[in-house]
Amino acid sequence: MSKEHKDNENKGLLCNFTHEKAGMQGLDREKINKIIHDTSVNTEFFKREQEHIAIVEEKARSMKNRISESLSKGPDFIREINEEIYKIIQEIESERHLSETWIHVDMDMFYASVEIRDNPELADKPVAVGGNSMIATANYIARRYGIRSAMPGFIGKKLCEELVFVKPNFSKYREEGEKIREIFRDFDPDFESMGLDEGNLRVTEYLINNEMNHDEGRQELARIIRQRIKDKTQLPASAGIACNRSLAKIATDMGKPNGQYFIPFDKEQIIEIMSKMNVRKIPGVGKVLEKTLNELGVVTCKDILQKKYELYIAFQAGSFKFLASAALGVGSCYHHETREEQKSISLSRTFASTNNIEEINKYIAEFSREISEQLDEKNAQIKTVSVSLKTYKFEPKSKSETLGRYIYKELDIYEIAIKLYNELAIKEKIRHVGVRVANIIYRRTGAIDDIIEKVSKDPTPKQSSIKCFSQQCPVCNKVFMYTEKRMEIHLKQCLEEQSQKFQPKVVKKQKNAPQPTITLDCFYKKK
DNA sequence: AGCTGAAGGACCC
DNA sequence: AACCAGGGTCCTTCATAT
Repeated sequence: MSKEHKDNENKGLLCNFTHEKAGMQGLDREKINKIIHDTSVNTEFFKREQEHIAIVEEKARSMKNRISESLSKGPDFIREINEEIYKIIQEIESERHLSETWIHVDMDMFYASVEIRDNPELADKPVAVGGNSMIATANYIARRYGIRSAMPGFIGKKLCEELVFVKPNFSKYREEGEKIREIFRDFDPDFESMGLDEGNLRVTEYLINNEMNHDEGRQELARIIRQRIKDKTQLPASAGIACNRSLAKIATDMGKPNGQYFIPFDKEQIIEIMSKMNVRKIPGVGKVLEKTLNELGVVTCKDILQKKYELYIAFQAGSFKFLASAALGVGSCYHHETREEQKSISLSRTFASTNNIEEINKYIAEFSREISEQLDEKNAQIKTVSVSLKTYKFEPKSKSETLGRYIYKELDIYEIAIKLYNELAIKEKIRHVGVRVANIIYRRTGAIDDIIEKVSKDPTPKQSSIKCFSQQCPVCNKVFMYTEKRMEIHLKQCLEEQSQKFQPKVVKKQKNAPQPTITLDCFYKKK
């Protein structure tokens, strides 16, 4: 494929919406790509995307250089590398197991299915769950127009005038999701999932116990699970059956919609199926890795094996092994160490670009309250707080701080968050702000605090209780959006800094040197 | 040396 | 007329020292 043609297909966006996702075969890609391109081309998003693409391309170029360099090192060197690769392939093969059975179950266009079930009038219309800014899921009718999840709503509307938007109703999806998980638990209590609407089940024991541990039984079980889901929720599910986790997930995609796919438990057939597979179908290959691989001439899994030398040179050992394993259809087939507790909590919001501090401050205060409430429910505390933003140019920025102590109170979180926000000192307008807490421990010390707080807590404190206002520091003259307490801290620090400045330069640390402190009064006198 | 923390990314749904 | 989410996890790279 010529370079020109490729550019034409990508139309300047890293995320190729018309990539053959389920339900997207045989549509007019040319036309769809043009519409997407034309409605994107003048946006900041597009500009940013261009830069991003340039970076990825540059990375790919340097990989290519490394490859040709290595190729010029002579046959001995190349032979050595090939031996190393051979060893890795052997190692991968030794990890191939064909006697475990995984069934991956995934709901078809989950959110949209729920909405259509509850409002059958939508059934024969193109439906998108989401809003003008983002589509979470589209039904199969909408997909005929090239509309799909993670596409902005306004582009969806351009692609299909009659597209019906439905506001997402997450609590409902969570409820339905819980029903599905209940079913999963019957077949594999330790099932894994990466979202509300899917589960990856290791069903080997179930099959053995029910005397159905053979190809027919495996497929029958998938049918049974899907039927159970259908009976309980009236929602369609697809499934994939294979000998390991990631193969089962890939199989589900081939079974969609409302179907299932069985990948034979046979090395040759697995490799045969995988060889035609586009690398993007590999779980863990996203748009960036896909683009990078494409630049290196790798589009399908077959290409991975054919270009194993190049990839071995270009990537780190771990990434190489990951790619080679995927291409060979080898994957882990036992459960990961059980997933522990949640590791972070975050809230964020996107809005029309602004530099209104008060508005941003309101979000930060609100997020702090909400996070604090969640910590309360979990009886947990956290040690690190981070604030993230996106400038109007979609440039992400973040600042975080790990404290020497654990906190959980709204005000404590807020004060750190707002401090971090101020330290970021972004002058441009911003379009997004978020607060995240991490380093969570699931217990709480300082119980007395809690008791006092619980007793005196207003039962309906929906408004943030934090009072912040702009105030100017008399020392540095900067204006801050602070609480009174926070302002005191700043003033103290600011004065300390001033003290340092008035100090003669200390070359060596003097022991017990009297620390000349400056008070506010003193500061004015010197002025 | 290996850890930790900070910042930035990739990826998943 | 303008317009590209929000909730997570995990990984890599770099800093850093009386």
